[in-house]
Amino acid sequence: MILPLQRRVHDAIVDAVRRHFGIADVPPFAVEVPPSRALGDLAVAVAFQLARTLRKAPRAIAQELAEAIGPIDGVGRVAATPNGYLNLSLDRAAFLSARVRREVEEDRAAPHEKTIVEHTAINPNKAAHVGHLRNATLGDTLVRVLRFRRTPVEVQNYIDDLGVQVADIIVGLRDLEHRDLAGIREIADGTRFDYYCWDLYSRVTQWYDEQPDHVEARSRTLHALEHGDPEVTAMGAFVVDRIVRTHLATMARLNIAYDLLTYEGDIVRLKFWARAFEVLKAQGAVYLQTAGKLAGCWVMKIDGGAAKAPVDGDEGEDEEREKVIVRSNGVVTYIGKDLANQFWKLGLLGRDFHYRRFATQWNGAPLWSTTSTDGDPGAPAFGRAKRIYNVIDSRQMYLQALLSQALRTLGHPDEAENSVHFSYEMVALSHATARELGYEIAGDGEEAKKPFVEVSGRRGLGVKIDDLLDVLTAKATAEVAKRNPEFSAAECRTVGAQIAVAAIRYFMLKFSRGKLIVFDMEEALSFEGETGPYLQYAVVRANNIFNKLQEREQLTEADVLRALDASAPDELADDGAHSLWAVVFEASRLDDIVEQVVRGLEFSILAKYTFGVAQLFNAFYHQYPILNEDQADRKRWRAAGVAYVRSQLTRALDLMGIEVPSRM
RNA sequence: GCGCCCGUAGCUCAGUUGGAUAGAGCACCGGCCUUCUAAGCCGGGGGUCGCAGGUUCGAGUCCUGCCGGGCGCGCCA
Repeated sequence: MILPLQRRVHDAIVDAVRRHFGIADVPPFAVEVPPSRALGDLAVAVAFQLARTLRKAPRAIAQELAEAIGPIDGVGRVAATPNGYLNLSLDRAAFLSARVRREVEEDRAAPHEKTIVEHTAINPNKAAHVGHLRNATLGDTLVRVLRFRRTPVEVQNYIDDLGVQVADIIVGLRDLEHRDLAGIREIADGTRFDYYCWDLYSRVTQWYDEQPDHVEARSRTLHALEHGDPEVTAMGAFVVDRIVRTHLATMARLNIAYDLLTYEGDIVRLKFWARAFEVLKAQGAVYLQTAGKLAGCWVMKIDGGAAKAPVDGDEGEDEEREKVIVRSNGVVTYIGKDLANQFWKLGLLGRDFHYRRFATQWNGAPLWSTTSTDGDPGAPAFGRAKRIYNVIDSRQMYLQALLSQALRTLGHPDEAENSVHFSYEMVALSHATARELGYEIAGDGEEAKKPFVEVSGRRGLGVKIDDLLDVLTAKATAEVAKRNPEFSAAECRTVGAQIAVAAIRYFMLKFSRGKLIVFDMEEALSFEGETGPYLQYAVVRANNIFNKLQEREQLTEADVLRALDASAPDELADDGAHSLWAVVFEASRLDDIVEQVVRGLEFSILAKYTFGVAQLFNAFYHQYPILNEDQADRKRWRAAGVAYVRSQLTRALDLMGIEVPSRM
């Protein structure tokens, strides 16, 4: 998106090029921000592009354009630089006073099509860890950013309640702990159940390793689960429900909410797969393989790109590359069920779930769940989206590519185009942090040579989100208590928790999504420098200025803004790197940044941008007093600038799911 | 073997659809609290942007080929 102002600048320059040089097709150019305010507020490098066709030096072209451009509303001065840039300075007083009063026309060219974001999707068999944290933070931030642009978003959390991982827990509870449903309930009521299952899961894995035939218990249990065996189903449903609720509680601590839980069990029970299978067969997207290793399986051809595993030795030339969708024993694979889910999301399946209210969330919003029977007739409409984002780490790229391929094969190229795999790299652990968790890695093994240690739920190796939040909260709470002796213990905890969330969410967002995060406890515990608490601190300071203005002079923000008109804003003429104008102008770029973020699905841009504004503000804050400024007009304009900057920072933090504490 | 990702300061990372002297945090060194909160501010050192070609007025950014690291390629999910 181009801001209205930038659009005006762009159009005026296009017009000048056409008129002055007689060029009909002006090459595309960007209205950018020069590296320092002293150079100007906006810059255009179009003269370089025109140099070749016009056979003229960029400097001369810029010079002529600067003169040919008529007055542009909101722009004060247009100047050509010796090297050929066209630099523009804004009418700063008008700019700030319009923005601080929120009188700027909004031009967020947001698509208003219904959009589904699916994220979190943690296997409901153990506590959530830092790997899940990255997924949920990215997903939730995407939701917030889309909603900021007024895109209607439905947030879904997929629950795989029929998978082997759930079967493993049932095996543990039944075969290792010898519990029936009542016994399981006893454990769940008397422990932190997600933590209990975390340990049990790795014990079960060990138990499988002890004797090969132990694994049969898993297949038997999975089979029973899929075919609705009453006892196993009841156990599974209980375990899943309890674990899902612990996950939701963890996510609530992080200010993350959902609209709908989609249960794989309902996809199966409501025969979504059977329906999707009919369509796939009818269109020839899947077919029954009759020969070779995959004889008896229903398979899908894999387009170029996807490859088979390397074949050792000299056998097996390039066979037809196929993905099994239905096994020879008639059981559908995970991808089959996911296909049905994606079809439903896009409204292509011709079937719907029933829905029931699952919970009321921390933000007061209802959370709905799919169900197979007894739906609530008052449930809102779910699914039928124009666009879907699946937040899944990059290891699932092949499967996501297959989903798109299936949609294309079935004659839905637009839907394939609008099904986005929001891909990101995984989270691993630093050796130091793995050691702290009690993992000794042999000094000469393969694992020791790697630069990181992979998180493994199966081995019980990982940092649990709640543990991380607890440590961060304790640290922050202690610091708040030290700095604010007048605070009650409860206030300290509230602010401590807000700081902890800021630290961890910012930490998850500051890396670009293609970067593997080697999670290190010590690094994540920092509250200084480029961290969430640094951002909060800047806003708290800004807010405090207005608290003090109110206390000492009975001045509100509204009073400051009202008095703005008459005064002479020489304060804004300061081109210093840390001047009022520098921070105000930077703060004004938020909408533009949000557009960049959505275009590239890259939240580190938002994180770094917000940090940059906070840095500018802190420097300004240090250099220019407000309460103690004697000159009335300076004081007013500075206060107005602070009012704007704090509101922009607050909005930016909200996009990242970070709250602003009352004090810190 | 094929596909995707990563390689920028001692460490961890940014670098806006190619644009002005390559930035930040941490770490290190030196300053700043009787003045709106020092979770802060100011200053300093520190770079063959993995390597080699190419495109371009201009390349950390685009193309090709290498090198190094990671992930994926299952009748698991």
